[in-house]
Amino acid sequence: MSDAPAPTLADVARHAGVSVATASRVLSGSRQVSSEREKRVQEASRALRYRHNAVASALRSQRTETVGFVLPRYSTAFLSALIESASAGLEREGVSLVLRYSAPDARHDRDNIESLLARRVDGIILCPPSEEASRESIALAGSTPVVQVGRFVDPDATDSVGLDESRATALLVAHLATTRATSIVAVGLDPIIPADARRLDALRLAGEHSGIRVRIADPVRATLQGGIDAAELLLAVWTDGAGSAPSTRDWDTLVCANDDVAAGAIAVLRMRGVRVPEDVQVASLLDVSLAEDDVAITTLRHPWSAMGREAVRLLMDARASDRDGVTRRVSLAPQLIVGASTRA
Amino acid sequence: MSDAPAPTLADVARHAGVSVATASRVLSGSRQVSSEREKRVQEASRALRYRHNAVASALRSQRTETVGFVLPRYSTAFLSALIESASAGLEREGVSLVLRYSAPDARHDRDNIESLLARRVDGIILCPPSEEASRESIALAGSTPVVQVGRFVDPDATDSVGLDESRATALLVAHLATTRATSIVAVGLDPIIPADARRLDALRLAGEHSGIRVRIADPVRATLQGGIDAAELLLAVWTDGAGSAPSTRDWDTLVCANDDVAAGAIAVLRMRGVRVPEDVQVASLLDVSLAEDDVAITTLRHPWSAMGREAVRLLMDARASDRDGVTRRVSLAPQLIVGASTRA
DNA sequence: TTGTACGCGTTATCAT
DNA sequence: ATGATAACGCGTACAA
Repeated sequence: MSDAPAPTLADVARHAGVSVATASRVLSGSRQVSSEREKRVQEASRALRYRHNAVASALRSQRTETVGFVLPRYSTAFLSALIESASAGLEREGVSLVLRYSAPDARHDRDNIESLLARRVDGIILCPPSEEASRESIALAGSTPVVQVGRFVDPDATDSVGLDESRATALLVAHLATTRATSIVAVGLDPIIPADARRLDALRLAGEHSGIRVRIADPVRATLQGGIDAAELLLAVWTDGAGSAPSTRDWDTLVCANDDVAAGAIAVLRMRGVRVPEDVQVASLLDVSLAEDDVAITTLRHPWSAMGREAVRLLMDARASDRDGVTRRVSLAPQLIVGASTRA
Repeated sequence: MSDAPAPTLADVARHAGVSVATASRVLSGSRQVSSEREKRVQEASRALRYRHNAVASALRSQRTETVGFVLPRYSTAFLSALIESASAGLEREGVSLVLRYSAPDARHDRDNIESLLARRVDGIILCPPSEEASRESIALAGSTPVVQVGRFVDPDATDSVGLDESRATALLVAHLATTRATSIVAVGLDPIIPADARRLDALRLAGEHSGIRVRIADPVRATLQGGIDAAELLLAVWTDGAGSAPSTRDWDTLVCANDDVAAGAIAVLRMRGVRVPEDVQVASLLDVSLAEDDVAITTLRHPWSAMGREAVRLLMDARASDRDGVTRRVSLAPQLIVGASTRA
């Protein structure tokens, strides 16, 4: 099928017997036009199968109605949720999303930004992959608005949306205090890893605050199997021999790195005759399922969707009004989801 | 900071004392230019901090170097892998990715395509969310190349990349036959669900072919807990009372819907004293971890990255040469990953 | 309210 | 190899 050249605004105007200006005004809705001509233009547009040309429009108006989104290559459900909500927010504004993945090396990161700027995006959402914020990227962007979003943002450089994990941890521990927890063991967290170390600190701090003892189990992988291993290890200490029931323990609560670890631990506990949550409570610091209906495990759900929405809001706002030099920082706390693995 | 207007090609040309045509040729590398002038242009470009304007370029060349990617709103690791590999492939060609999520209702789907076409994308990658292919979307695209990718493609409409699940299932069963499996129980698959029904059919067919008996366990959720529940149920049938070891079974192999289910089942089996894989082998039909290094469970890994790569290849190829009316269908089989849950 | 005409920044054509 | 210039399709200031 040989393509007829795509109809232009001029074609529509001619067909409707009006000027291109009038046609433009009707189709973009920028100004009032007499209803008589309005109808003629609409009809001509449909008859010719006219399609707005965003490229020409962008060149003329100096606005692409497009934003860039740079994110790390981790294929996690978190990032999916983040992109998805950002995409939804942008779509509502008629703005398109150009996606770019950042690599470990900075060189590639800069190319990413350059590419987006060459495309004249109206703004950039940046999800830094690590603590070393992408200061260079931000500098490159110049006057193009940038919003950082995620765990590892550099609050001073640009508008940003971050997580308040310690506040959430405190929330969780407060809940456990309410349900008569007295001694917590942290499972699946490794003090060597900076992010884990911060979580452990927050846990300890909250524990002190509530008079709950906090100890750390030997590090295991933050997976289902890790949870199984850790629970077996913990129980073995309190079991005299194979097959017999576990004896008394000096801990009554497990706080796991994530839901997978918690699920593994719960499975082991129950199979060994330890009742959850009656004998031992289990909670998780990170909801990885993102499933709305699953309340089996008490967990902290990170508000990725809300973060995406906030990022878009900040960006659209920055695009509209020039707030010079003042950077805004939005901080969201994970949500405590009380499930069946802790007591009422 | 008040923005100086961005420098244009004309500025660069003036600064270098050459014509805009020459400047363009140097910076786009489209034609040979004397090394003398070439150097002057490059220097001027750097001095002025010139940045290529992709919008103007697209308007003139009628090519945006941009493709649209429409995918369903499921936040799964699969889709992440798919986008990621597609993005990587496109980036290598200097092409940007515009992301759009499709909604259940067709109206929204059409708006998505319209928006992409208005942006004059050079092509569209479509990941249909269900069996009812997006025929309308494809029709709308007209002469803009479309490639479908994913589980639910309509092979006749456009170039497409799909999965060959039954071939993979056959592969898995063949492996199990080699490892002396004689009787399989399918876990976590529900005959009511069409996709599961197809998998069960493939399983039965492959079983017949290898002389292996295939039965279906009572449906459980396709989660870790589901795997635990199913295994408990299966073992209960063969156990005379609480605490004692399981007696002889008339099955020796579990084929689970996915890795989560398998992990749950394995945990139960081992805790009940059933050795895996010595006494019972466990395999999974779907690798959900996407972790390269985890070989604990024998599983089928769906080649999402390869699918993304293939989709890009098809699209770039279609953009280059006009293969009229002939649609190509690429079918990829999941990969058999032999893990520690089956015998050698 | 409507029309005319120019410019957005680049690439392609056609001369030289 | 190089330069002048005409498009690409749209928005909008200005004139009517």
